[in-house]
Amino acid sequence: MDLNQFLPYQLSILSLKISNGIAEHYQDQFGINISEWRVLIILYKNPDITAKKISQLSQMDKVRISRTLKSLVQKDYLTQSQHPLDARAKNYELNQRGRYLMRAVIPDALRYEENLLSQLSEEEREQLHHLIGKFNRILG
Amino acid sequence: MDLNQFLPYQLSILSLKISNGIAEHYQDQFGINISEWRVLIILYKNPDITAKKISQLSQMDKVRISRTLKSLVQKDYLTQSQHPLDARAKNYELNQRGRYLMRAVIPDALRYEENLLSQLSEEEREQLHHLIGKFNRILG
DNA sequence: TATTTTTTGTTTCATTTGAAACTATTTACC
DNA sequence: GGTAAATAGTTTCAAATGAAACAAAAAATA
Repeated sequence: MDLNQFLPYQLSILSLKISNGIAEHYQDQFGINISEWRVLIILYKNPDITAKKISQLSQMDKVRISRTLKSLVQKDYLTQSQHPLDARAKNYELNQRGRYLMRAVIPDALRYEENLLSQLSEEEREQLHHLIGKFNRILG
Repeated sequence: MDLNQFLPYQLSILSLKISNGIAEHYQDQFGINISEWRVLIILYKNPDITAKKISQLSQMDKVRISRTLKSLVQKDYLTQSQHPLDARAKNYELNQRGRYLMRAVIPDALRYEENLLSQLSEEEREQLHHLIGKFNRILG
């Protein structure tokens, strides 16, 4: 049995390489980590939502969401407001600084992905897309 | 920009699902974690090697290797012996309990992989193999 | 040979993580 | 309405992680 031929091992190495590369890049360029980046993207598309909703959309743990939101408020990228119907919850949305940040981060992220995908042929890109979908269906 | 369509995000979610599934399974079935499992596999194929060599083969950090070896010796799956030429280093190999464990773990791991791959067509398996190789070349 | 540099492996420290416990509030049910 | 159960979010705790500092030995160099 060869570890380097073992699929779960290969996938984890691969994903680690990609994640680490991105994490480092974002930390250097924008001073944000992966959790923060994910939450920012979600708030960009979904203004005025609660931590609970962010947790559902990102599939991230609620503790992590809580901490990430706290950090993003401290860094002054988000505004908090009391939820009108639920005193336990708060709504979050990007403030001006946050929107400004995202106007830099998003093209950068897309450029990173594009650069990665540009090294694949059209056929390979289709295969990749298909396989990811298939695995997600298999693994639930 | 949709997070769910963003390749690096998809890959990390996918790999996390697979890794977590395996980690849980091994903890339940054999009481070993992923680090221990990787080191055991390597020692199965490469008896009598040093921590340094294991680190190279597994691409795992030397601190993590040091701790994993300590734990595996405590659990009585490995024997340590002084390296004949280098007083700083020790050689490690599976002892009888370790070999016995591996005779259970390996078929189990292969069954897991086979089950995953059996849900792909022959064509999809080839594509997967090809894409993993390609990404590894791209990412260095 | 003596001294500097490199290498192997461990320990210390700070950070990240999530499970479990907790608070506060809301919803369900009698 | 009043109590029990569920829910949103935070804090506490312990485990995992790796960078940096460290000790010991080997290799390189003078």
